[in-house]
Amino acid sequence: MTSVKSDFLRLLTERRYIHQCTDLEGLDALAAEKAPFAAYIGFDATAPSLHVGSLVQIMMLRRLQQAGHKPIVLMGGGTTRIGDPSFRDESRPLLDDARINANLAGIKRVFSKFLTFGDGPTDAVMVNNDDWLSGLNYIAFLRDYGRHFSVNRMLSQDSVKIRLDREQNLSFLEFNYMILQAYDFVELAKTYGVRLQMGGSDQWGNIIQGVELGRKAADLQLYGLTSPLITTASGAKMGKTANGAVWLNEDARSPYDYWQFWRNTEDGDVGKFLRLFTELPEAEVARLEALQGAELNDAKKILATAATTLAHGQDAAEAAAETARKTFEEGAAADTLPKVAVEVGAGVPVYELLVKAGMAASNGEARRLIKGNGVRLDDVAVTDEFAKVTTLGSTGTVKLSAGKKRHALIVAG
RNA sequence: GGAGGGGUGGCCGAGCGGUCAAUGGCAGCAGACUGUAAAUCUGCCGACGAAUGUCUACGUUGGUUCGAAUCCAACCCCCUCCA
Repeated sequence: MTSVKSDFLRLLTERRYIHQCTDLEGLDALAAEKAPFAAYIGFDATAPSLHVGSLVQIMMLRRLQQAGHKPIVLMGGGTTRIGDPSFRDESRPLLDDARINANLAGIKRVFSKFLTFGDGPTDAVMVNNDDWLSGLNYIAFLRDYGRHFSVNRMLSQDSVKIRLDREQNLSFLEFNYMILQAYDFVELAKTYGVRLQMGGSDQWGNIIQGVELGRKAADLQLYGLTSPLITTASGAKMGKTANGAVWLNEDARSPYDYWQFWRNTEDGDVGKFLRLFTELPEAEVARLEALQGAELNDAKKILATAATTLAHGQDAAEAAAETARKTFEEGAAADTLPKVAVEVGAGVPVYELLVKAGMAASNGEARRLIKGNGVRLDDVAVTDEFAKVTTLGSTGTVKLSAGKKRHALIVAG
């Protein structure tokens, strides 16, 4: 990768956001011009919130805006009704329209945290591809655009290879996904002057189809840029934890849990995550990344607070950091921990508390957890699986812990 | 339409009339060691119950049998070959 001239690509390169680009020099020249250009990333509405798996993409749009260009957020209201088969070994159940619309509403909220929306030349804009896809005329579409797609070519895409190799059914419906995504790109190029589509590396094939369609059908010079798939140092896909996916919406995962997710980053990922998910200066990242042993924990805290600030705001991030500090470093029961209100009465079995606190899925699981020596009340191990809490003591609260990391406060209720 | 193969717990994958809540692996949870890390080792891993136990589960619905994930029938879905 030769040296790039534009602020945008220099930033993305330095921060390791780039996996592949259709034409790095051409894009660099475009980005180096004074006038802002528009770029987009599409997000399908498969869940009520986006999770950290989409965070690289969100950050790329943010970086684009910081570099003085215009981010377009494409909501996949239309394409979600098809379902992207890329790198999936089987089709997903189709979502109904009500579900999709509810998901869209949830997903939209996160973008306001990362981007500035408005009417200005570099303000972000949100559009929905259902607006132009749902009204397409089939025959006209096939004649105008369908003729530019080669089935031979599409069948050779890596993204559908898994499905074909495993002899899993790939329906014609799903097969059309890449065509519609390509059409989206051209549509956005025509109406918003979009020149670049970004996305995860799994979107490369779909993006190229769009770039080529632009050239063949509309004589447009379009660009594609993908980010690397983010895995942890030990090889796992990023973003899965005990509590499931790491959602970006506050109502799906609390800022405290979100902070904890980043705090528990593996050693080998600290530098990578600081670059991708925070805006600390490169020199500071290099310093933090070089810390050794237990000192790396300081870097992880900085990472956690910085990343949480972006998603949930500074106040929430600092509150989360403080809750964690009290809980883990002082061993105190920070009163900002999740609370479980109970009627103590004649005594409540500890296993019931665990279930109420969401630390166990069933009474049986809760009791096993106790038997396995994993439960503590105010830091005293519970040894009897049928132990009961009979009093909340003078403070009126008892700290309930499942393992070393999961804590809740029991309060009268 | 014809012939054949297949659908098992979150995933992969054994089982092929009783001893099967179902081997094994992965994932997950907990313990030990540590640094709220990784790796490693150990335990747990359907629900309910204090418990002998009860209930729900092997695509769906029926049947055979004292007894079925295992046999039979019909149906649904997937795959391969032929048309």
